[in-house]
Amino acid sequence: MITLKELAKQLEVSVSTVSKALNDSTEISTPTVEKVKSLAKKLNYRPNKIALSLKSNRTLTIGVVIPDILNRFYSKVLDGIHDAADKNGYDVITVTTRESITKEVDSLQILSSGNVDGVIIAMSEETLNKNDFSHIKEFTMKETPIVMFDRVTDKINCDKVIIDDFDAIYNEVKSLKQLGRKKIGFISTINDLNVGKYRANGFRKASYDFLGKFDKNLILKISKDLDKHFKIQKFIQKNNPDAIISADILCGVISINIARDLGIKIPEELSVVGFGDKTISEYSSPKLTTIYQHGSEIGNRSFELLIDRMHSRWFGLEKNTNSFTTEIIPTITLGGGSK
Amino acid sequence: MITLKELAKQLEVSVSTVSKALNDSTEISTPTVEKVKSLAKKLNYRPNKIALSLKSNRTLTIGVVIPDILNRFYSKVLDGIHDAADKNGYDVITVTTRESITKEVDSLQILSSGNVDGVIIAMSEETLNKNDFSHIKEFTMKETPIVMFDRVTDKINCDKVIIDDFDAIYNEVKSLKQLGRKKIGFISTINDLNVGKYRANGFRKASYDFLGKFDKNLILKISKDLDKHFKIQKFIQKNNPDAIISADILCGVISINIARDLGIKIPEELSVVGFGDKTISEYSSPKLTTIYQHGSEIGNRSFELLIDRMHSRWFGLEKNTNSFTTEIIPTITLGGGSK
DNA sequence: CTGTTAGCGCGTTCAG
DNA sequence: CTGAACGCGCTAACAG
Repeated sequence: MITLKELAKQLEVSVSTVSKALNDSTEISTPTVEKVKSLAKKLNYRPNKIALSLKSNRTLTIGVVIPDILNRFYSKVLDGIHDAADKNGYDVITVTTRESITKEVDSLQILSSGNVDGVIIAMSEETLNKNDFSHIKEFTMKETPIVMFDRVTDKINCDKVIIDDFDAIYNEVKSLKQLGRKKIGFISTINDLNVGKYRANGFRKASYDFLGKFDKNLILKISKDLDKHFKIQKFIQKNNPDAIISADILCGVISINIARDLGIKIPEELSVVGFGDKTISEYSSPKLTTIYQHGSEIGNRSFELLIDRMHSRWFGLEKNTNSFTTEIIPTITLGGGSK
Repeated sequence: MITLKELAKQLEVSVSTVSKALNDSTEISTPTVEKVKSLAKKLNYRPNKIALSLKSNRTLTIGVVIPDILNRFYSKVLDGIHDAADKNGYDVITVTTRESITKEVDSLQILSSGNVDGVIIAMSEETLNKNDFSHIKEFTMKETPIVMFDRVTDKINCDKVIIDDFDAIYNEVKSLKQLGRKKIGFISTINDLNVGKYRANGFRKASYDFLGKFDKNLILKISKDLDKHFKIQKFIQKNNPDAIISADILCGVISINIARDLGIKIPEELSVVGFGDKTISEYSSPKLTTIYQHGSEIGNRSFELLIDRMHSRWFGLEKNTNSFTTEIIPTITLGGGSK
């Protein structure tokens, strides 16, 4: 690693002269500046980020804590965060919790040792289930700003970015009604999480509002381990719905496949819509109509909220420290032929 | 941020006493140690990682450079890296290049400023196509070790981890032959990359060895933009193959869907096998038989090779600096009903 | 047993 | 115009 000291030695000037020259200080004569810069370039000098950080108390690095990097939604958000961070000259340290509260606590510890300027987090399922946010609260007491997305709680005061889960499904039911659908089923896999609850609530409310009644038999709750294929088949045969909304994308695709096997025409006899991702919707034929969550936009906005906090802290604009934003990112329905 | 200085002030001892006490130095009396530790705990003291890094010249952080975080394969590898890094107390800074050589150059610049102890990289498509590895070569000249995976070149001397692409497809053809298949088609989407070439070569060699001849019409090359659905359908109708191997998973799934639409029975009349991922194979019915690339294992091994280099550097074991390992991770075929 | 000093790499006073 | 001195937070060599 080539340092200021090294440059100074070779040029036989002092370290501070080199430093000033590289920073275009008016104190240094033009010839000296050029000499310094040329050697710096030749030796490919890069200022040591660590030393800079120690001095400035800013690392230009943020931390991201997510439950699972393999989950398509989270990797999309992560991608969006990377995008925004990159544009603003920030590095990103990612930590995954694998839905474990213990790992989440550890992760926040790691990010509490001064190596990041801010944190973006989606809490683990276990954290949400246990309703134990002490580690997060503790973290918010420190000077490092934090932004939460998707997996969120009212118990913590900070900026948040969430999806409009309730409205998304509510509007979808409305839209299906307009297509003439009368018996709409809802398949949910993520029962314990708020996200799942919001969606279920949206479905119930919409059922009352648009179909005049709510039949709880039309909600199929599937735990992750069970044989989805079998349960979905039974569900379709028993209830004979003319539309299905799936809270995740896999069950949406499976529904299409099953319906085809049962000789049900899609979309003529059955509309299928799923929450999820455009890319993955290609995996069925006809392609699944998807309620698209703007993952990358959620990432973008999260970073923007975070950088606002960080800057206001450093530059003293003190963005009202006690008032926080909760940003709601709308979903959008992308046609895929199955609706 | 609570510092040693702060603790020292409150306890009215010197900074170095506090430091030694927290590090269980025998130089410090037990009562003092306890006093210090108890206050440290109470105030939730965390040693400043940045300062530690500056002193030790080790950041306990590695950098990962990948083309695309949304690519399932790379996110799997990334997950494996995280796993191994986490176990060894390392943080991970990820940078994506989006297949651009410019961004790759930038990424390596970023990681050259002393913020990481080592780098794991899969080069961008553009880098491979342009055959320009100067930025990588330059990087290897520095003291930071680098490990390459998947997207690899002979031009650079460093540890590497790759998939056994040639063998994977070679053995797959052999296995299909044993099932009685005689007309095996190959669908490739990634023509420009070595990976794709290795697979194509393996296919050709196997065709000669096991089927007695190689018919180049049985290779379908699809560029990313075109309508895959249409081209695959024509390919199947024209050639009437009894087996299809797809170099990516999406085309595998699409093939299954098309065959079903054409009234071709799977797997009775047509076997379909695709390179890819277990999870995604669920998206078709019958589930796609997949040639599984051990993404997480590739990540694991990459990290292990890297940590070896880093340790040998610091602890002077000097793992023969001029001899590098190329590790080949075998694939495995997972049955899914389509073969 | 405890404190003082020095130095990791850098930018920023303040003197010359 | 240039250099010496200081401090960010920490550890380690050296005094006491």
